[in-house]
Amino acid sequence: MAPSLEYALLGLLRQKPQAGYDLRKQFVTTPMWHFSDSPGSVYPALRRLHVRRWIAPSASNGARQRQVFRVTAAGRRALVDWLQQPVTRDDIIWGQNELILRFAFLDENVGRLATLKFLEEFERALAAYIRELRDFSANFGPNIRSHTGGLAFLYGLEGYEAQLAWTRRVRQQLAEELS
Amino acid sequence: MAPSLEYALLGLLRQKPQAGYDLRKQFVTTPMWHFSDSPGSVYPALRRLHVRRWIAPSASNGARQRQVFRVTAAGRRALVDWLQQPVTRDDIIWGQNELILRFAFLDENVGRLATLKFLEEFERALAAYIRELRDFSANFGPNIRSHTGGLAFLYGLEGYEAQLAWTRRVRQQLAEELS
DNA sequence: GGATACATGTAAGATGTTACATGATTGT
DNA sequence: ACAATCATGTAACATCTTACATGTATCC
Repeated sequence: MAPSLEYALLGLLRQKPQAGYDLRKQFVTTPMWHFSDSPGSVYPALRRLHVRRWIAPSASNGARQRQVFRVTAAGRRALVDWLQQPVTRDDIIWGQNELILRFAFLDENVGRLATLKFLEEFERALAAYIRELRDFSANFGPNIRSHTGGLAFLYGLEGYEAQLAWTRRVRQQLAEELS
Repeated sequence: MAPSLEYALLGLLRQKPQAGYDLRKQFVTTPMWHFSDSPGSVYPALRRLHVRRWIAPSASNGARQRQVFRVTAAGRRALVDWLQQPVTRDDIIWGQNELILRFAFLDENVGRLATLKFLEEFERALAAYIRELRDFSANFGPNIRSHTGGLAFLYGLEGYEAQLAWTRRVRQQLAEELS
């Protein structure tokens, strides 16, 4: 889950300029809690974004202590680029949190059509991966259910199936809203 | 997901003494592929386990190049201790992979009763967390479904519900096998 | 005025990534 | 002999964790 913290910060700052402390609080008090709120991760990440000129200290820096950041034009471009990356098999396996983060930011930053395109890709990648898992279990033997290793396998498979059901439902819902 | 690679290696070595290369291959060719097979992660991890005296080079080191490791008595104790740790809220949020890894190793290392105990804890922790999420969405407002952020929230919720269904089914199945 | 929350920061250490390097073994 | 695969390792870099440190604002 390489630099997704940086993009999470970027997306939140895009919604509303705010200080590192505010961002950290969101990582504790909202379901974005799989991001670390530790100062040792958030503040260095903000500094990296600042050095990269993706964010800038808000001009209205009347507050003495709080350092409020806003997203620059370059930062907006970087965010949009990230949001529009294709969905890969690796994303399915490693980057579920990152994928759903992208989904949450897509609509407000790139638009409904891009969101639908993302969902199509997500659905396709998920379905392909589920097929892969089924093939594996077929070769593995039919006694998947007999031992706990096989049950663990089913745990993973059923999780992906739930995700697939979600993508299908949401894609249809958003498509209908478009018309 | 701090040191779960080390425990994955330990558990696999417990199943069968083998070399780092064999372990890495399992991370590529089996659904344990969310572990990194890169030499830069696996070999240093094996060295750490060796330094800690949890594994030892297999005495029958007839092979010239391959370094086959086996689990020591101390390593078995460490593995069993790890497997029997209580299931926490943090595990649910951060350590799903680690939890399911523990499940897969529990039966063969600690026994069926310990596996059932684990499933009970898992189920309880999951149910509590799902309640927490529902409470959050209730306070958040009833219009969860209206925007993509709310849909992303549902994605997470439905994933946890699928996991809960799995724990219930598997717990019942294993309990029946016991009788 | 003292405790608590706000707000940012740094340092040490652990882990993982990518990329490179090196030799042994096997197949043709 | 040559290529491909086997098998291990290292170095540089990035990121995150834990713990500590520091000062400000607010509440009672």
